[in-house]
Amino acid sequence: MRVSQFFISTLKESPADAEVISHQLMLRAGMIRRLAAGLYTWMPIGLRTLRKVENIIREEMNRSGAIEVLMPSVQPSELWQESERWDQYGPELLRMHDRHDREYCYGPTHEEVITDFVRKEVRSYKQLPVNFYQIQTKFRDEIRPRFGVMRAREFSMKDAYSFHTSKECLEQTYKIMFETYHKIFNRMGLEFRAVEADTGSIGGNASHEFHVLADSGEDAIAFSNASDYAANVELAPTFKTNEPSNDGQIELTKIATPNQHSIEEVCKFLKVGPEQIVKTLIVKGTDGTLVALALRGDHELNTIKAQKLEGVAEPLEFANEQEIQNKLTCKPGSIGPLDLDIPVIIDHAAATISNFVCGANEDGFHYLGADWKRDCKKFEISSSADIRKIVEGDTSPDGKGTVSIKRGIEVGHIFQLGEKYSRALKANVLNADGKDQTVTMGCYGIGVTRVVAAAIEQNFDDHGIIWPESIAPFQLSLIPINLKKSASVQTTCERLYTELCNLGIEALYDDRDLRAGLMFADHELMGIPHRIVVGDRGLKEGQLEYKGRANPDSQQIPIDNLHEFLKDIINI
RNA sequence: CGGGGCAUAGCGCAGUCUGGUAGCGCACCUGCUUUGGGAGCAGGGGGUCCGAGGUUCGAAUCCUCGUGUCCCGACCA
Repeated sequence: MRVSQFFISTLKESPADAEVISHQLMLRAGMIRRLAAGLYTWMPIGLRTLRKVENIIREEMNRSGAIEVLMPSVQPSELWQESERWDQYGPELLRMHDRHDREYCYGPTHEEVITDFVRKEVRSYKQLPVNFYQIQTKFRDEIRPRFGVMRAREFSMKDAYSFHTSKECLEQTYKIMFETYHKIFNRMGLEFRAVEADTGSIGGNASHEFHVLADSGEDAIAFSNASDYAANVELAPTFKTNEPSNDGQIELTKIATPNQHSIEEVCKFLKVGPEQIVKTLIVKGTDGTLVALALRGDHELNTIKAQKLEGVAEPLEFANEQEIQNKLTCKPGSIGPLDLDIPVIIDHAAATISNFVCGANEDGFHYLGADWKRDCKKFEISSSADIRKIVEGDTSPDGKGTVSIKRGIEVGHIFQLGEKYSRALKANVLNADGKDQTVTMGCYGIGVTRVVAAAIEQNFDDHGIIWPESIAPFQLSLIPINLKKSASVQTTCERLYTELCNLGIEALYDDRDLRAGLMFADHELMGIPHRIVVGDRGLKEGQLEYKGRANPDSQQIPIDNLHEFLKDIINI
């Protein structure tokens, strides 16, 4: 492509509201422009990368045996009424009316439509299993769209839905998708992890999220340094480690701690570490009761785990100061698990410490030297629970190695759905016995536009984007120095450009006749992996200059060796 | 949803407090010089100062009501 016949539009400064690096660089490199909140135009350079991502996904999906379809983005409300999601989905679902006042929504996902399609088209178990997919625009009316295309309202997604007559068959396809996703993200050159995910109310243990690892990720991932284990921090379980030591050597003492409320303040005041403190959080229980949750001072409550406990309200809600004062003998800041008049749930880790500090249930007082067995009447070691977030250095939940925590960007999610939609929409087939049978479903998504942003979050430097080869908008930049002044530069570039095209290399030939620095800056910002510079200086010696985007050093290449040289570094 | 900030040229911003000719840098156009890492000089184009009311001789500036946009927000015992 000649730049003069293309459209590139780079910015020196990034717009003030772009806070993450991928958003800034996508704007500066001229990949996207914002139209309105969460709505973006893909410009030519950006679209080339988006198409490459799509094509990798499409090729691998096809190879896995999935079959491409394309469903409407606008969907009738009736289907959503049938699945009961019309009422459940809430304001994230963009709803609209047509001229006859019929209700529609702009599809945030396509389970209803595909299930409707299958119930109409698939009659027999002999047609199963089948896995349909599409690459299509979705709309989710996010409360707070941000980070550019990372969390936009309109976005492109690859969604696949598989149909089966048995759980075993579903598991088989699930496994194939699991492997296919590995192939897809590996081909894109991304560092990622398959992460065990929440299966919600549907049950089963079969759901994985695929996360690209990047510091700006919104999710924290806990993974083992010794195995493939990886899970969202929200879900990674923690276990009872050892029995509480019951030395009881230190006497229980009540000590005045005036105006010391937070863990930090109490630590400083009493000169103890936060791991020697038991903090007590008061949350709402069922039927308007209160429940106390006891944790080590340096641990954080995991709300998802806590709200699943019996007697705790779901969703989890903290008691406010008024409610605490009505039921307890003190204000927040001095609450402790000993002698509390409400149910106390103790975290595994908190239950194994002794001689700890905790609130004395009297304003401005804490206990020193507390011991569970001796001082807490309600304490039973067997009753401790898993209510904290896993932390770096914990034993891996699979027992192998210890836990590290990194941030990740969720780019894919695979899920064994079961019969949730097929039952609601009555998607049945005749089985071998000639009887109606509800089909079992799996679904598999990849956020196509988000992948582009995630790839940038993982691959950039001070000069701009550094695209992995397979998703770069162009493979190679051809940069002339003094194009219009030097006849030999011009004829050489024209010849090289033709040759590169004939070799099937996607070259971006910068024939704008700009200053060298401008062109270098533009092409580096756009992240093009390879660069050939043609100037009089080198041509006199029969040399071209080559530089790889990720490599700081350039090298001279004899012009006659260019083909051989490129064959080694680019997959032609 | 609650709280806060912002809204002036395509982008980044000043001007608003204290009302009186709408500015700067980048980008864009013209000319000359320059030409291996975001050039220099000269000239030029481009504005619904978010919108609607109000106060005033006069409003980007003050007041009221909207709209848009961005950020923050339950770990506190």
